[in-house]
Amino acid sequence: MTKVKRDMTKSVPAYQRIKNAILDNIHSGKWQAGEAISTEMTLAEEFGVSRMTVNRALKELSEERVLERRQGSGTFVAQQQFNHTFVEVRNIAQDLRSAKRDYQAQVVSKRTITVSMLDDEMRRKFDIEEVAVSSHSKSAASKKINNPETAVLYEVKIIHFADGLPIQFEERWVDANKIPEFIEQDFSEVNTSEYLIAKSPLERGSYTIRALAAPNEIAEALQIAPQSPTLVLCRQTFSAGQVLTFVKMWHAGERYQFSGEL
Amino acid sequence: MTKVKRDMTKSVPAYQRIKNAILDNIHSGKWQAGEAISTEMTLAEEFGVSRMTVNRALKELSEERVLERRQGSGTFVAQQQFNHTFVEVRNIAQDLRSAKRDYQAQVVSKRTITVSMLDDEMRRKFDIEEVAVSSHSKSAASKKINNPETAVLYEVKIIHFADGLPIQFEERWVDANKIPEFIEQDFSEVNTSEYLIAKSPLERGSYTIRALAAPNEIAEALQIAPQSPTLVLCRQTFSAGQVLTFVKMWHAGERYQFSGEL
DNA sequence: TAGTGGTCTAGACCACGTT
DNA sequence: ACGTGGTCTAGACCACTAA
Repeated sequence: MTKVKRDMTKSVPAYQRIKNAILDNIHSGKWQAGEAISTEMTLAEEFGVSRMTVNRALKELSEERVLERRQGSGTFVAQQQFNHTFVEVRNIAQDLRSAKRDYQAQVVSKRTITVSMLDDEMRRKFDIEEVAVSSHSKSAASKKINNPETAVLYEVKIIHFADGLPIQFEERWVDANKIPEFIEQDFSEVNTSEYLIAKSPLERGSYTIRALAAPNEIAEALQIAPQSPTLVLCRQTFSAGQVLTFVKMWHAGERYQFSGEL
Repeated sequence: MTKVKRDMTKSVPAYQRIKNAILDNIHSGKWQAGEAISTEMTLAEEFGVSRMTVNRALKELSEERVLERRQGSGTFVAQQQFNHTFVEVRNIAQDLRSAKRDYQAQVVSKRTITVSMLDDEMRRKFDIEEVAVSSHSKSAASKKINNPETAVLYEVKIIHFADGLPIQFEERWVDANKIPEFIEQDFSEVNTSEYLIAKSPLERGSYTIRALAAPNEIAEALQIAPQSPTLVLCRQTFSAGQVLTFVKMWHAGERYQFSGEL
């Protein structure tokens, strides 16, 4: 009885070789979009591997949107969706430091916002409700505040510089009840995102990317003309089911872009 | 000897239950970022499953950047990178149609560009080199053209409307030698992206997102004031190792945004 | 009902890090 | 040397789809 001996000395794993072979067939045009490809069993025999190995290759390719799998039906070449563009926006401080550029942050303002100071935009964002006497609230999830002088939000505004040039104007609001000590930090030294991530487990978030005309305050901070185009990334992140922080990041249109590979 | 009987009637797969349990431990703060978690063997025993099942759960969580795995060392809770924002930009025609909004495309111009008409930006983008007599080329990969009247690029400009309002101005250039029949299409009926994808296998691409002031031509097409902020997505896609198409998509800043969930 | 993919097992060998 | 994760197997049962 011979021991089971497989060739696992290969530097390239079997599932990767199978993936490459399939990609070659698609790129060469041999397998057209929408067509069915061989079954797992067939491929396993052809490549001399077990079905699980083929399964891994096909599963990964379908996660990469190259294939589409339909249980009970088969595996198909996906309609290639090169219309989709995926953008990854990273932490600006980390990025600039790793790009070996001189990075600096300047705190422009820092304040505590009470219920009575709150504007409607932030009231909605953070779902805060001021409870007047004998009023009854509609939303069970919203935060109800009785004392109008209660601190509810922290606001900080920070200019981020790369090689001495202002590259981003950050406006951030944070739920004061969730991270009471937030406002005490020195954000010329500690990055706001990194601080929040370290303090609180973040669960999910949503964002928007827009092109907006720079208001005076922001134009001045970024050293550009008022009303110049700016690239604005807004993001809100949730912790324990509620908005923990909301941030608007303004970038000078001529000096900044998001980019990447498909 | 009893047959192997496992409970696979569960609607929730075992690997998913393990993933959920791990996520709970992280979100509750029980497992802190950077800490090592139990080994695959240990988790397999605890959950009463095979090591392969645990492996799948941990592999997926590390692909989702929740965990970090280091061969020979262990599995660790990742430093949660909620700084990263992933944006997915989709095909505008498909999106508007699926949003049940009235979609329309208007072809503004359509022309063939010869070598002699080529500007430097496109020359570089498509890596086209005009070969004069007795000149020697630097790049082996670049396309060398002898006759200055050879058609090298197609250019189309299209306005995309949603509910009658101009939502995107598309400027597209396509390698005329790769898809000679491109220019004959009626792009008020056929989407350029969809057409190219159907015609040629696309391999990869790169893109940038910027905020730019609208030039007169584009401001007029989008019915906004000249110099207004626009959100511009540029994308080039490769086929057979060369640039197949380059597209600039201009969006009115006030009317359009990219958005999504983290 | 036959055939497909989805999941799972109990074991194996390998590559890598730490000790 | 030992323990970790990375990969792979040969087989199994289940869920779904199509004929």
